[in-house]
Amino acid sequence: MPELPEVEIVRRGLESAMLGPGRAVARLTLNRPDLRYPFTPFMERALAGRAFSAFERRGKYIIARLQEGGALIWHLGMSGSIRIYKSGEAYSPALHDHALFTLADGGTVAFNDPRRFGFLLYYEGDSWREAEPFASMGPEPLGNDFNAPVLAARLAGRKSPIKTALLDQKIVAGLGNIYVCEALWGARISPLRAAGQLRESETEDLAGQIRAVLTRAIAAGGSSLRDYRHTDGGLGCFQHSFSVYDREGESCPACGKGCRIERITQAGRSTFYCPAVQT
DNA sequence: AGTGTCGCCTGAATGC
DNA sequence: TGCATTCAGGCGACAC
Repeated sequence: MPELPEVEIVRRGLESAMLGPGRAVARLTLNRPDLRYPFTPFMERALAGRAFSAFERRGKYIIARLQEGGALIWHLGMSGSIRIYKSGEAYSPALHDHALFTLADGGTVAFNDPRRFGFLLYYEGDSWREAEPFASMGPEPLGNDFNAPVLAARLAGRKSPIKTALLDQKIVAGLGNIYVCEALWGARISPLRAAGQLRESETEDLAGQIRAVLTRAIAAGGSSLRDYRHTDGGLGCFQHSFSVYDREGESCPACGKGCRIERITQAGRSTFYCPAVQT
């Protein structure tokens, strides 16, 4: 489910609920042995009594760093969501709540994931940095080390369609199906073009559109299609601003000529685009 | 090495 | 109404 903007919103929610005095983990409860991967052995013991020092994000991953070292690597998969019950607010168990953090202040943080494609792992020290996928992950699109020349260099020689290349987290981190479709539409580039064959001006435009769409989506609280929720249960709004995603058959916002948004399949995933303006 | 296909899971929407 | 099929925001194992 969640792509970079949604994960960023969740990260901020965790930061405001789990950081600070009195917010140490009183107990971690795991309601099953695994999600996509088995939970790290003895993770409950490793977390008990520990306090967080920072909540960072890398691509679609949340890195919850602990005081005195160590980090939780948290991924929401396709259907994961995190619900925060503040101190004094009663936790109400939901189907598919797999991991529960009970905080010293009485609050509860529940990790819910119906499809169980998400995961939660504990790494000692800074060892997660050398582990995959972080070791070979592409640049943060909203960071200082992402720009047109960097994008061009990473796409150089790639024969795969630009749509598929942008979904590759080794090229750019954090993009998923929604925001790739939206960014390509913004740059008026066909998803079918060979990734390594874009003109310099197109790469420039694309890098800018990637940053722009992600920034706007974060400002709108992310996109809520089915499972995604804010940590207070609220919905994102950016789904109302999609130009092409999930709009097959509708008219393209850039087309005065009554052209229609089409859906095609690339690498097994739906791509939405306007053949008239994306060339 | 780079690229495409498939499977992992549940649940919602659609088709018959 | 009920059952089968299809599809979904991600990722990685595998085959070529």
